[in-house]
Amino acid sequence: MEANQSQAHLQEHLRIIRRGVVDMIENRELEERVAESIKTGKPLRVKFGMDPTSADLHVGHAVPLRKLRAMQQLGHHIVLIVGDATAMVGDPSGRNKLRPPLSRAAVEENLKTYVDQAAKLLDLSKTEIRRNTEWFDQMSFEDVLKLCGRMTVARMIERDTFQKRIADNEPIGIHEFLYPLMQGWDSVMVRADLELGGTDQLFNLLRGRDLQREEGQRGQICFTTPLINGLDGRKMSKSYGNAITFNDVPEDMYGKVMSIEDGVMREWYTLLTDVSEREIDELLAGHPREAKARLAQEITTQFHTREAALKAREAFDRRFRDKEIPEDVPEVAWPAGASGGVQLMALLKDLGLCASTSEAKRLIEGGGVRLDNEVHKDPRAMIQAPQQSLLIQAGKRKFVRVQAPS
RNA sequence: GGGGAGAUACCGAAGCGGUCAAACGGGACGGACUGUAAAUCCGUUGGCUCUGCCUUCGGCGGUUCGAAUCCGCCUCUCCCCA
Repeated sequence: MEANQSQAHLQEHLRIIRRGVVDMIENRELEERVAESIKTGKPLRVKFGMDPTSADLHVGHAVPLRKLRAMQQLGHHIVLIVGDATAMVGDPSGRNKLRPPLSRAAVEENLKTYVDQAAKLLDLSKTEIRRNTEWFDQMSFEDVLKLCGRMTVARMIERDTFQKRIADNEPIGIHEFLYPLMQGWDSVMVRADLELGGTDQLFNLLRGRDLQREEGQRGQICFTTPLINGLDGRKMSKSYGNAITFNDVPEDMYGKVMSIEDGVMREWYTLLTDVSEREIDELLAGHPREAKARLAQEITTQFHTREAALKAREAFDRRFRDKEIPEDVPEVAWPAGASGGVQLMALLKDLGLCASTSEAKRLIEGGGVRLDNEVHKDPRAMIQAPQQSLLIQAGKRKFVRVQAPS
């Protein structure tokens, strides 16, 4: 009886851990160690590293973080490595350009916001947070050389990332070769049982496994989650401007999810929500718009509140489905002098709706500007200060209500 | 250390003395269609005191009436040889 129970328990653990996972090196070992952990009551040490190389986390980062939370809820121990040392090197994985080393100051800056953002998904009170400068700052040059001796150039440059750069005649910095070794060394230092990363991390994860073995430890189990594509289908990245970030306001977050391709819904449901497989099937069998709305709501709720997500949904429906004016149009003061008018294009720039007059001009000529719901196409039209107020719409998303000057 | 190739707008990539604010593709933005999906079509894509003017083609100088295009030096990258 008890044996059956723990067997069921094991299967449940494995199901949760494996959901959405791409690589699992090795599955057999996973089963063994999870079973062992359940039997002994000793939690597994699950390592995950985040490098503070930019200021904002996006939902792509949420995939592994959610996995960690799930494992945390199963009672396992999460070791979050804040890679302040590795961030200075910069992970070359998936990079087609040389990564210049980051300064310590820049890293510190990003670090501040990082942990706060991770806290939206992880229970930090149960998370062990370690900076890897803790050990890397202690290393002597000799230690570094010894570590370098653990890896050959041939093995390093057989990686796709480097092959591609070589083919494209892109530079590769020597320091970039150190990254996988550093990440691997982290595993040795925290005695990880498992390490999680994106699919682009497999090489780095496996270095940890190797190094641990060389150091007489059990090699960690390495598993990966998919990288999520951004809104335009390219890899999600803040620098592409195609990301949904943890800090997006509910309305943006909801709206951005609504604009993803139908084809990725299953993946997003699997990786970014807890909706069951069966329910996902049902949702996807129905109208795509409904399925997406639910998805948007699920995701928004995770980073904000249920109420905020509902409000976002209402606002979204009003604006885009019913094509009505949004509720919360910001009110601004008439920017020009009280007397006389302003050219429309200048007005848009003054109100901050466009970055430059030229941009405003283009937008106007392209038919993207409405005043009190009327399309205006003449950028030079003189606009007089309104008697009451004037509703300006620039593009699909930007609304502003200008108040009469007093 | 020697030899060769290259650096162009957000990205890729043409241009190789004037007609270049710079072809083309991608991306982005706007419009039509729609479910802020996909596909498709159209337009825009340096700035401004906007039918003209100003600043752009790695940096600094030079030649020329005139340079992204020619010359010199510098910086960076790649390749080959040692």
